[in-house]
Amino acid sequence: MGQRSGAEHRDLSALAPELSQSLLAWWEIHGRKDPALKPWMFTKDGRWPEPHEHLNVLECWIAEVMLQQTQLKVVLPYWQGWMKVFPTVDALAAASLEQVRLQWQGLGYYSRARRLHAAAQRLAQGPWPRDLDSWMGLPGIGRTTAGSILSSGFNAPLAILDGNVKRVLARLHAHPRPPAREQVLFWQWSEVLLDPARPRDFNQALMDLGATVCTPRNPDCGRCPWQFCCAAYAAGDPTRWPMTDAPKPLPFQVIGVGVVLNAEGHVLIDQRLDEGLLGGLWEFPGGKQEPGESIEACIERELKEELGIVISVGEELITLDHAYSHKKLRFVVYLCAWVSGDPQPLASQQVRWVSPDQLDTFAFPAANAKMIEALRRSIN
DNA sequence: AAGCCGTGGTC
DNA sequence: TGACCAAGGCT
Repeated sequence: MGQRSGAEHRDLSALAPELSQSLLAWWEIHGRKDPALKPWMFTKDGRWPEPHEHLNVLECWIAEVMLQQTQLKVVLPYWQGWMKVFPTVDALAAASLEQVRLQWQGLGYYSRARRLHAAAQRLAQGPWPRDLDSWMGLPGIGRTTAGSILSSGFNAPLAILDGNVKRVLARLHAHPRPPAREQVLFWQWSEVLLDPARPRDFNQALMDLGATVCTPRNPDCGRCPWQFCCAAYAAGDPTRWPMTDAPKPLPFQVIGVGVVLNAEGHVLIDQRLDEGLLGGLWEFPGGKQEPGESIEACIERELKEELGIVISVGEELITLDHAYSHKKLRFVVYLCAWVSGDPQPLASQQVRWVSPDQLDTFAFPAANAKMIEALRRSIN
């Protein structure tokens, strides 16, 4: 067997200094170096840190976890609100998981909030780690998040491999296979290119390049500092990279949901199990419609099975389609009247009767927030 | 290792 | 407007 890798892609290690130099020169002018965009990346007096300076690692850690699969623009207001409510690791560790989830509400991937809380309780115990392995040992922190925290916070020479970096590298090499299948190779590329003298700036510059120039749809190659050695640019159509696997169609299901009111005008909600979809969030009870079943029958059956109650289904409140990352659901929501049975958490953590005014104090998924809005409209 | 896990921006 | 994608991690 010959040396496949040598034949398949260029070795850019010799070019690394030149690539870093051109990238950083671009970044000094066009990078997202704005305290209004990434406040955690700046010193207390509002400067971009010098190589020897450290940042507030708590701020970096919270930001990096929020930024997992989530755009900078979306994260910013959540980060600001979070730091106000949990300004220290002790404040976060001492908070209830309920408070933490309420603060996270709407950001998605809710296990991140639970793991952030668990990690805070470990970090509150002793000195904060400074090495990659210790950070990776904390819940919710993988190699990219750990590398980002340490390179941002301490200027540690650690590579990252997020969606931006994968796309830039895939194009730079015109790599013929989806990055997901070749993590080892892409990590090597990211490490080879990393500037050991300025890892903080280099990682930020690489992500800024991917987010603002080497974008998925319309890459602005005319402004790219790496155009001179980009294989995808040379091939004529950079958007052919990164290669992707054919997407699988999302399964579609109809969910019958009951907004159950009792004689006092209280509403029935349940808290989902911690694991799985929307773990730990509150919701209006319901479940999948079975083949041949009417939606009214579905709601009656689900509430009997999951809560042990008998209800009578009334008027339709709202119907809404909602796409998750791996399935599409249609929620058909009906107002219902409680008839008999004390609600039991047979398929959930807890069940509670609450007045509609209290709903704000529970963390709900986005789809349920729309149901609450419809409920308020129907009551008024 | 491939599937699960949310939501909103963007075109 | 539906489809793709985002500063990924976990199992």
